[in-house]
Amino acid sequence: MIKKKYNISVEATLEVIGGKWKCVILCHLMHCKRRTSDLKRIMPGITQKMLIQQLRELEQDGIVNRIVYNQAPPKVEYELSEYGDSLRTILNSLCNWGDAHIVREYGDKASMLEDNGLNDLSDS
Amino acid sequence: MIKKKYNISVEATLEVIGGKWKCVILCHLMHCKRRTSDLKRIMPGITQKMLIQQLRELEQDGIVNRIVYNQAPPKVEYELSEYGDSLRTILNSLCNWGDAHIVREYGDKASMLEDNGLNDLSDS
DNA sequence: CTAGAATATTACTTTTTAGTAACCCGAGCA
DNA sequence: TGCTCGGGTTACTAAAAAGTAATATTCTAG
Repeated sequence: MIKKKYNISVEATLEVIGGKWKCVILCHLMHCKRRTSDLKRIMPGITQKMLIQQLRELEQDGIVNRIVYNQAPPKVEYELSEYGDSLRTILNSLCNWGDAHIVREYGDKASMLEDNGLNDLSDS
Repeated sequence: MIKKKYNISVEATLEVIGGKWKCVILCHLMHCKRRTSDLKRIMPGITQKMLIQQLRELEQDGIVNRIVYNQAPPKVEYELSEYGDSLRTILNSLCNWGDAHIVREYGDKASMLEDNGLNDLSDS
């Protein structure tokens, strides 16, 4: 009798999008495809190694597509795959909940959310 | 100029429900309130220490209520708080996505999902 | 020919997270 | 007396995740 892998199905989801960075990466890729260097720029905290490692894992799980342009210096873009697109509503909900949570905890978004041109800092 | 805490709002969400166990705990509490010993039983992988630690953090974030009955031996129940209830749709989506992912990866749920009376193992 | 660009890899270290096992409490019970 | 119950804590250890820094590649610009 082989050992079952999951006790509850949410564990399968966590295996794919769990961890410190994957949801953040995917939230960015939700809006548009991005080059590696773009992602690094808009995610100030991440290291080269982590970024690429997480992207590769997402690629292996079929969540993102890796598009390589044959150039030098290299150009590689990552985009949400069709399958990854099935996470869109979840990712949106996670962002929205975070938004509301920040307001609840700190009164307003602007004081805690980096004004990097990516966040909607208007009151809601 | 103080340092902003988040680069993107999803980070705030992950701070509350990130990690290996919190979503799993919350998925169980979605259905009904549970005693500590119940949770330990339906989450075979978790240790006493982790369970209580995660529950306390969720309590501090206002996601779960801790209900203490003054008895010996002690009886303590945990339930989703009203605020925690705002995570319900997210938790449901995470479970459903995991369900579908398991089917996509392994063909059927029954082979990978523990038959513990909590999972719906019927085909969908 | 040397420097620099963008992507990626590697060896190594630190930090964080998680697990182990022993123990405490106070009532009941044999 | 001493053992059980359920809930919880503590000190310690192990494992996993993440960070650091150096290096590779391949073409172009100067």
